[in-house]
Order: sequence, then structure tokens, then C-alpha cells
Amino acid sequence: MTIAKLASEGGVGVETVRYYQRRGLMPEPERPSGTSANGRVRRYGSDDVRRLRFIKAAQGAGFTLEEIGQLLSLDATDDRARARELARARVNALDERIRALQAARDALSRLAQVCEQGSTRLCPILTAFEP
Amino acid sequence: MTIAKLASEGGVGVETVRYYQRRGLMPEPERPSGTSANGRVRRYGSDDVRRLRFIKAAQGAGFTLEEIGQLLSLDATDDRARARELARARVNALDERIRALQAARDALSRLAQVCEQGSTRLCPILTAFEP
DNA sequence: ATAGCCTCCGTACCATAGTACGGAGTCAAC
DNA sequence: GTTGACTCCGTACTATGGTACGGAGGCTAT
Repeated sequence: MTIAKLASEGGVGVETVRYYQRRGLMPEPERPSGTSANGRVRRYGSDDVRRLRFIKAAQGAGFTLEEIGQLLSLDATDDRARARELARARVNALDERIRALQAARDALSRLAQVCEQGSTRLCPILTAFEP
Repeated sequence: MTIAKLASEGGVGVETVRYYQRRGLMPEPERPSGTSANGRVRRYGSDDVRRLRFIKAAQGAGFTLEEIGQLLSLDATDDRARARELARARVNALDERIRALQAARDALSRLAQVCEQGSTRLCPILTAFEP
């Protein structure tokens, strides 16, 4: 498949794939180098789609592209210890982040209830997150 | 208090407070305008600290500074309906985000377990987030 | 064999949320 | 009455994660 297909399979834009290539997150396949009668367009396969989807999922997990680059090279070198380390660190960060978001969610939910229209009570946005 | 105290009360830097002023999130108090014998340094109070802390907390809840600006003006105009709307929308977004982070957390936790050192099994980073 | 896409590539630009810097003025203390 | 810390202000720069643009060439159907 060509880059446009790869991008759409991964749910990103062509420019994003090229950006990941520049960042070293996606390999740049050899372009069939030949003279004019030969194709010069790179071709991609299902490995590339998997890799692209991994990048998206890892971003969703809060990894930066920099960290994702590390994960991908760990995968290549099979450095289990380091992989565990990164995964555990991210699990801890996620636990904390999830707690914070849950607290914010509850505060906002309370706020929305208090701010019922027609209510005579105030709608204390500024103090919504105060303990 | 002066801007440095305000900033440290809010847990941010002086430049950040000034940035918020430029963005319209924090008011810029009148500087005591007079000639040389008069002070020209702005003074801040506890309202400003509360506002600054609100901004930090709302950022933690995933609001952008743009949205926080809206919330602050809603607070000023006491537009309960719109405030409820924004709060509810953010609660829904947070619910979704929390679910996604929880799923990522569990995937990473599983990955860390599978990648035990000494294990003969593989450490399938690339497929960690696959269903 | 030509139209109408697509690819390749470099470079430039965007939004978000700050951070840094430099010069001038202010203020408190010594 | 000067030193040293702080303020004010504009402008520039940073990091992150892309997005846009333009020209040259490639591929495919008609």
C-alpha cells in the first residue's frame, strides 16, 4: 500500500506519517531505486499499520512521541527490563492522573447540579475545585 | 501583595501570571498612577490567589485556557445555564478520558507483568494496546 | 499521450502554554 | 545615596505535535 492508505488505516493524515518518519518513529522504506521505468514510490505493509496504531494508542496512554520512540526501540532490542520500567512508571503516572481527573469530574458534576437554572442558589464556578 | 507573592501562592511563576493577564484570565490591577513619589507597582489580593488557583485546577480538569476564560466570564455574569452546559460537556469528556486511561493503564500493567525479566516469553510492546 | 490524481521533499507555518531576556523604573534597607 | 531585589513591559524564544504549501516527478485510466 502507499502512504495515503497507510495513513488512513492508522487514522492519521499523510503528513503525520511523514512527520513520524522524520521523528524516527516510522521506518522509511527503501524507495525502489531505479531509473525512470522503475517505480519510485515507497510501499508499506501491515507491520507499518500496526506500528502506526501502536503510536496512536500509546499517545492515548499519555506517552510522548519521545517516549514512544524509546518503547519502539526497546521492542526492537527486546530489552524487557527497561520496558517493564517504562510501563510501570507510566502505570503509576496514569493512576495519579486518573485519580485527579476523577476528582475534577466529581467537582464539575457537583457544580453542574448546583448551577441548575431557576435555582436561587449561586453557581460558584470559581470555588468549584476548592476542597 | 506583589506579583511574586501572588505567583508563589498560586504555585506558578511570575511570567505565568503575566501571561494570564495578557490572555485576559487574570485582571491587571490599576497601577497606582502618580508621579515619582508614588508607587507604580501593582498590588494583588486574595481574590487573585483564588482565581489563579482556579485556573490551575481547571487546567488539571482538562480545560484549555480558552475554556477557562469562558468559565471565568460566566462566573462574572452568573450565566448558570451556560456554566452547566460547559461543566456537563467536560464531565462527559472526562468520563471518556478516564475510561481510556484506565484501559491503557490495565494494558500497560499486563505488559509489565508479561515482560518479567528471566521469563522466556516475549515482551510484546507493539501489541500491548491491541484488543 | 495527456488529465488528474498521488508521492516525495524541504521548508514554513500553526496552536497551546508557557519561559527567557533586557532595559528601565521602583522600593527598602543599610 | 547607593546597592540589590523586585516590577513592568515588550519582544523573542522554547517544546510538542502536528498542518500547509509548492514544485517536481510518478502512476493509471481513458
